[in-house]
Amino acid sequence: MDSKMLCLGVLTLGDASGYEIKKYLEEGPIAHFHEISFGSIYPALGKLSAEGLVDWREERQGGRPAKKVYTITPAGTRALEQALVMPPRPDTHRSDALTYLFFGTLMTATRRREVFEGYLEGYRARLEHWTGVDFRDESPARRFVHDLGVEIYRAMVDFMEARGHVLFEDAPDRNEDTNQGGKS
Amino acid sequence: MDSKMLCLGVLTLGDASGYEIKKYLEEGPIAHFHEISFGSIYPALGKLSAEGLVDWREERQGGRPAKKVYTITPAGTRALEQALVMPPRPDTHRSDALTYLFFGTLMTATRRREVFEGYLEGYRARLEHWTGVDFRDESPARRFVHDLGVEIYRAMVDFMEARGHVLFEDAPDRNEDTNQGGKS
DNA sequence: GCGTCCATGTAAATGGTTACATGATTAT
DNA sequence: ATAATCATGTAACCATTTACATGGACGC
Repeated sequence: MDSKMLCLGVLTLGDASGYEIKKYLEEGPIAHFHEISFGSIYPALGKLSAEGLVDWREERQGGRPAKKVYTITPAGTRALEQALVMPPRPDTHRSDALTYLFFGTLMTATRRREVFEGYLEGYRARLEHWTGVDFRDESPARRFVHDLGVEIYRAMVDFMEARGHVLFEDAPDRNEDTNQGGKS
Repeated sequence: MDSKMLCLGVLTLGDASGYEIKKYLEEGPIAHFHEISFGSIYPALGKLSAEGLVDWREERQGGRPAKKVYTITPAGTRALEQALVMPPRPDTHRSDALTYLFFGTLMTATRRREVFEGYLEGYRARLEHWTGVDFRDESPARRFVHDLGVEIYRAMVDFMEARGHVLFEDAPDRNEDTNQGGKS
């Protein structure tokens, strides 16, 4: 699914502006499996409009800038349905931080710890944040997707808490870890 | 970490050809968090060589085509160490299949089931495959990364087996699901 | 005979991010 | 004052994938 189909998908849930589409993709229950920037949303909407897959109207608001609210057209719905018949592409999980740790011997023990703690902390924060969001109004399918994302975070946090110590059980840096200052 | 630094990382584990680097990235313990094609490996090695970060020699073999075996240089090691001091980029998890299911109401119940079963089966296969691979010779850090990948697969399979049914608890297709033929 | 594995490389196309450009309102 | 939120859009840049190009050995 490219940006165009993704935007179309969000529009099946209700009319929205480009700005709102991005917000939904970042804050909604599918946030765990996507990341998208304005630089791809706005051109995507422009193309969809040119192809007749969406319509739009301008909505002026007191104070805030006017927004272009997009609506999916019947042709748009058909195009999306068609796209969903194609086999989905395989998932990709990319992790820079795990690659760093994978080649951990090239870092000092201090740096390694820093990378690990930052990574774990990031997932802890995500876990805490998302378990606090209320998606009870969402459809079962959308809750399913969201909850699967949360389960992945939980699995990662659990695993790192249980097994992270192995990353530090070899020779420590000379002196570097006696200096416990620096961060927080 | 771009392809260049990734190749450099693999070369810290031992000399290798472009072909072997790809194999390691696909079959080694870091496979879960990367995907790379020849189209990015060969140009990357060319650039690394031009920058003096790797050396190479030609190795002829009986029968098989000759291969270019690359070695990391001291400058290469330094460049990689430098790269590991930069903050790692945030992870990305992208899933087409989950996006399909997220917008599941646009598919027939049959298609939805097909997508779900295919997705689950794919992760089951991955889980089974990777739990059968022996990485006891790898370093603790590399086993850590591999095992974390496996844990994610396990969490996904468990969650889908436990909760997947919710994707099918609404109105079934008219007729379509009484025809149980088709696949397998 | 056919498919797979080994082995390297280029070129075109794709798709996306980052930075730039603009600008009002509201909250600190 | 300053930052954040709302709001749209373009252009340059970047990285990667896909397809093309070539070819021998080995197993079925």
